Amino acid sequence: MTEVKTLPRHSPLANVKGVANDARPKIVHEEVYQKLRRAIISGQLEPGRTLSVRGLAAEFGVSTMPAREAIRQLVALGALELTETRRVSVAQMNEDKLSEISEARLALEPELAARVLTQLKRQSAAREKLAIKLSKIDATLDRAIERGDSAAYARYNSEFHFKLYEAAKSPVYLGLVESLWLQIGPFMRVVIGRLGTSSLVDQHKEAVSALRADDVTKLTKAIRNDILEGMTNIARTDV
Amino acid sequence: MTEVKTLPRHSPLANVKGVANDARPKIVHEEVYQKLRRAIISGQLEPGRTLSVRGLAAEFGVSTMPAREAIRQLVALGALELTETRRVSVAQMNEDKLSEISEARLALEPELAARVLTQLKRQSAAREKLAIKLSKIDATLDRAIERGDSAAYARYNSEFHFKLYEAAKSPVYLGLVESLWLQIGPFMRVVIGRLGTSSLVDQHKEAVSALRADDVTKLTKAIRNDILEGMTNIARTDV
DNA sequence: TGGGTCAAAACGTGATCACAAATATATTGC
DNA sequence: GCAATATATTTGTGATCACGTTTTGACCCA
Repeated sequence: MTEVKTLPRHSPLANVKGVANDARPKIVHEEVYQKLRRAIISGQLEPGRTLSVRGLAAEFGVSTMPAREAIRQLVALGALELTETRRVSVAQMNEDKLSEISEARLALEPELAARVLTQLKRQSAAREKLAIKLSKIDATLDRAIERGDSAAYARYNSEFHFKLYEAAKSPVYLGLVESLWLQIGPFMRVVIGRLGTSSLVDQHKEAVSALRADDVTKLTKAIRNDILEGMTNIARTDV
Repeated sequence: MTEVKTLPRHSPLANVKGVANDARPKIVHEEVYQKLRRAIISGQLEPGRTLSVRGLAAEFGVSTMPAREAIRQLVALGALELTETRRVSVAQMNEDKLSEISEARLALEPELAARVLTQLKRQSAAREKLAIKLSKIDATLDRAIERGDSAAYARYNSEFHFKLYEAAKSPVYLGLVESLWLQIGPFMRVVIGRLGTSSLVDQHKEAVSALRADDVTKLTKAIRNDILEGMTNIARTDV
């Protein structure tokens, strides 16, 4: 019997190159989760917007199960919240919550940025590569600002930060910060939309320059100022 | 027609006292989640222990759906992790992760404790009530230490901290800290079990005294020292 | 025109089934 | 005895249904 046995998908051999298995398992509920997560962090969903299991499922062209699981995860992370009648909506913002999130961001994000330099110690090539990548994102960001495209602004702003943060290889910190962005993302979009993007001074260039120079103090200050600027801009609009 | 219409469960009227509706909706998957969450935070599940949807469902006497949803949430919070073959297990600890968690705890928990005093400003009665409650938990904790009961130690230690933290009325901070405890809980239990509880100096009494005295500096220091002590004890055992 | 009523639609939740993949157990061959 | 193979069991995942509740929207009457 020369039956070809199915190769266990996760056997150590499954990743040998040439074996043509580039296709990852492709778990549906994970893809739904990732898409929704990105949409929320980058401010594509307005606060208070209600979601439903069936609605999401239809939108993504999947059945209800994966949509349920994705929603559950985002509820656990504080991105979505349940009304008193168990309906799901994008989390709303209020003054207390905003001040908590801002303070927590200040407590975590500069440190997370600092960890990037620790991680890339004596790897100036890797730092340079990351700096270039970040500059490109920041340039796209600038163009979004010029044309007053607040949706694109929110998107590339989050992309800039997380591209940097991911380089820290600090999954715990990253998870905490992601949770904060999931909670503030929808609100940021609204604020930027109301305020316009013109008054935003760009701390990102400072951060990139600090990254190139391997200057921890400068980098943490840039991130700190970036957060503070966002806060004062928000404070200028009424919460 | 004197038909008795069913009272909408969440109508504003539904909570009027005397209307006999003390029975909350009782969502099964939420109860499973809470039980499992508590078990993990208080160190009742060892790292690496595998769970299964059907196994959990059987253990709690429910169907698979609520178990699935509870697991999803705890995966999102980093308490459970997926193996490469998508099986679920209690998250393992490693040195890097431990140092991240410890640092994040130092960044968040003292501040969260400080917020308790902000919240209870000029409410010495409320502070005293909380102090009494915490003292009771701490006394139970001492008895657990005396008889070397590391399971009870882990449980009442988490109870002490969260009873304090909940009084801060800072849901965002609380969520972040909960996520950290969910990740470190199983490992703490192991460490305490290996080490015994005898060498643990009790910073809790300092914290309670600071709470009574409305002394922010002393309170944050007590929490900080409590975390640091735990870390050095862990460092003394090999990770 | 505006508020109250009621039927219809949409919703969250729990239950159960099917299927392929992964793990555990039994069996075989040497 | 012991590794290799084959069988059986367990597992995560997606799909679908049923039930009671909530929300919506049309309608009516004042």
